[in-house]
Amino acid sequence: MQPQYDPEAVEREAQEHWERSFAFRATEEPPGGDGRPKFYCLSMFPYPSGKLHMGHVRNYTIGDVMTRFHRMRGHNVMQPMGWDAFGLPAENAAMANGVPPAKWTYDNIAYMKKQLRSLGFAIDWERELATCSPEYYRWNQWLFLRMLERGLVYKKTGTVNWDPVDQTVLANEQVIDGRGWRTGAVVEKREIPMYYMRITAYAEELLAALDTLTGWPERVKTMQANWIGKSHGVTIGFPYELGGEKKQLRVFTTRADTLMGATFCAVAAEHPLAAHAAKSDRKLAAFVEECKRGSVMEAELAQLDKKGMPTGLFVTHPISGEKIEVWVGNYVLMAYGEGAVMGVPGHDERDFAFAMKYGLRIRPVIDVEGRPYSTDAWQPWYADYGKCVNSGKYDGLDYQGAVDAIAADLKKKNLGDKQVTWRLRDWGISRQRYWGTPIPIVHCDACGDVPVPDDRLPVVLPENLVPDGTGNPLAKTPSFLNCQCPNCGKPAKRETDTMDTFVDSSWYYLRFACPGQNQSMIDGRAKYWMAVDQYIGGIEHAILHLLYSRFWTKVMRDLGLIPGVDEPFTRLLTQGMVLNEIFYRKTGEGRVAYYNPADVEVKHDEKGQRVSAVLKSDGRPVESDGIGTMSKSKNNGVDPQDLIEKYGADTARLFMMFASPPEQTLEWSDSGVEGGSRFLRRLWFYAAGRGGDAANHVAISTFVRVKDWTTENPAIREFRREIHLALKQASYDYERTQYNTVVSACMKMLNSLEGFSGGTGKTSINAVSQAITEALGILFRVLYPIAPHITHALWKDLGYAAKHGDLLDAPWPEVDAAALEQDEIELVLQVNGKLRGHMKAPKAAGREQIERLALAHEAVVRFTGGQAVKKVVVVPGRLVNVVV
RNA sequence: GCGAAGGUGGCGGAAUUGGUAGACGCACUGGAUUUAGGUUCCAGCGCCGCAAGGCUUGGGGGUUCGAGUCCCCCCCUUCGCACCA
Repeated sequence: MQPQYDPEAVEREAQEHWERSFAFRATEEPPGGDGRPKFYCLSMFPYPSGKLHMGHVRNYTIGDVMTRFHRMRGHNVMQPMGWDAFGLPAENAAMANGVPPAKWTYDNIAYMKKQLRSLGFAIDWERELATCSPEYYRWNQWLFLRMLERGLVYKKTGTVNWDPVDQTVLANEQVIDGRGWRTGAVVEKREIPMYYMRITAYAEELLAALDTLTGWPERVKTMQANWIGKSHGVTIGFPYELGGEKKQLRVFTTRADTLMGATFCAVAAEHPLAAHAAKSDRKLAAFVEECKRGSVMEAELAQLDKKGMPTGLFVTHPISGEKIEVWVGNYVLMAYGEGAVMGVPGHDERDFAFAMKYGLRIRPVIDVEGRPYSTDAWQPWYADYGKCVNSGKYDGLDYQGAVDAIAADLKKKNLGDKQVTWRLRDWGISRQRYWGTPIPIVHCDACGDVPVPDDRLPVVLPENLVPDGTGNPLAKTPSFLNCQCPNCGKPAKRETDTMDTFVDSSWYYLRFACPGQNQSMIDGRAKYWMAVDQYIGGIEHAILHLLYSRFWTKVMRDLGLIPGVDEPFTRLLTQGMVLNEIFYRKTGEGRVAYYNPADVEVKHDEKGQRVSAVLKSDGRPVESDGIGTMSKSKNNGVDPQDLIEKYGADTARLFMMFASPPEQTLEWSDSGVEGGSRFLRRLWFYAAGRGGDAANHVAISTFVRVKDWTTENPAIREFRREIHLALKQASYDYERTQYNTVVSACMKMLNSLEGFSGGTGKTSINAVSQAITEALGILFRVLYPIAPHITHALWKDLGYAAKHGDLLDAPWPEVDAAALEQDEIELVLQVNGKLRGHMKAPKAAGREQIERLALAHEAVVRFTGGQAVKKVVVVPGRLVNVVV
């Protein structure tokens, strides 16, 4: 054995061993049908952006730790990996380098796969897939057609960002401050036809089934519930006449009790009424145009200054019969509900601000526990529930009473009714982009939109095109565009829109279960592996990806493809972001230059407090801008490749797990990595250095067994107690996925081993050997899921493998309850809740005996000072609190 | 703007869920080894105080024998908002 820890050699040997023995191949029928429960462990597959980033390393290390831990616990584990290979960055790279997205993508996959292998993940690579391959995306198209047949896919217009210079649709990401990223032109909103998936048909189940997801974080479920947004309210019609025709302006509100306080209505710029009024009003037309400028991003829209303009049109209040003016408001979104709202400035903060700005009437109609109302400034309680006032026949009614009465009256007049609405909107999947799944539709002048028949799938995406930023290259490629109508055989045009990449990632976990299947989307093997027992990925996917996947699973279930599978992911872990410090200098003219933390030296004073940070290259100071997610723009990224090359995969994995618990953000620290590496070197030195001392102990213990070795002497008892306490903590922490404290348990074990001499006197050397052999065997197994290479090597070299088999299938060590027992228990002494001392009590001491001992204790006597004892609280095994 | 999560030493974090706050690691200080730097080893290390002791989990209030943990108010940071993935 090498006395020096050489991670590169150790890791190469272990990885070759695993590869040779197909150690991570997963099969549905375990050999011998041993009845092991299956465990499907899945990490969100990566987008092949070029090389792994630290977020990937963290994500996949967490997944790998779970995979290896559950295998030791006796599960039949499957951990697959693939590539979310369609998407915008490939097109951007193509524009920048003139390389087709396909080549760029496949090259990236090859490189990143090599990186993943070097980290030693227990992945079954025989299940690898890439969503950009026709064998995969043909099933996107197939399911799209099934959904179309059932009315779960339909066509309607949607709003997109339009770059008027490049004549192309832009993603939100490509719109910067309302302008196109390449042209700088002010972006416009444009209505185009698109395909939608009817996720709203599943809204009720998507919401209700959240209760069954007991293995999901509460916060994710809350966010999904809010996103689906079920609300009970009332749809109200405000009648009006237009060109002699009787019509209604329909609005939805959850506060029908405030209807009598409605003093205006506001519609979105895209609303038909706005368009109508703009025809005869130039100023209004200009305002409507202004509202249509800028991006479609809702976060931006919500932060715009509230602006509006009257249309000159009036509608009738459905109860009072009053005439109410209709305004166009930039804060009203066409995508929500009816694209119109009733304005109740008295009890809605946004309406209040709008009314103040344009001098509209404010009419308070709700009295909240007699609290004062003034129309000068908004007060938070104006929006609270209360009793109706100023509301005619509804005066005195509470919220529910008023809503019931008003809804009933509206219904009688045919001007509205109670209604349940959802915030959730149908999923628009059309993208005016090249690098995605072609939508399998043919447009025929005679037959209209014709679905491509199943036997002509897949509609194959040409892989040699290079986009130039001006529209979709598919539309300029006759060999793709021109085809025959499947219906009448006449010349026709293919749909050139492709599918949203969220489609690809909505079912890849099902496909992983069915490698090599080319006759159907999935097969019976999916039944064995589904649902995914543990899913791991970034918190940023908490809503969209996870909601779409849940929807897609339910659709496939209802199509009979996966009977009985209601939800795709049983347990979910959302890992935190990887952060690093940001350093910068102002370079004049308001410019800022960012410096990578690796190039900055931080100096500390004698108390460890930071005093300065200077750039290594010129020694001049740099400013700190706190910490933030690793990004190119802030130049604070760390390349995992450098880390692996310098320290090895085990150190990288260990640091990632140790630095913070999986769900929290992780702060990068070079010295933290150093610390992780130091621990592994110490472990290696203890187990493989020191002249083969540890190996001797293990060898002795296999030949000579001492009967009562666990109780041979107090030093051994204390040592075993430390080891088994750490084991207990580690097992508990593996179960609750808190891996940072697993690492600290391993460090405690090594500290105990290094400090253990076996005691003096007539100690049997053999008993000591057995204690060390037991402790090392525990430590190797506990550390293995996190640092599998080094533990694999030591387990084998010290002779454990010969006795117990390969470490990856070694059984999880059990805590020996007898090792944890103590004869005397230390109790904390408190007087009036303040810590005043400690005392020892016999293990078997009862409450009264403990109380007696405590009251007589010097520390208690000193602080009670003869005052009358009011109460004594005894918490067995923990503390005594004397109250005076 | 709306929705969600989080604030504990100089730093990352721990505290098995109402019972010794600061485990484990980093940084820092002193010492040993080394020609030196690095490595390694030993010891110290929340803050104030000579000490006795006091203070301390973003800030303020409350419940309790006892609060980082439970309740109310306030402040700050991060994430998502439907075409980035």
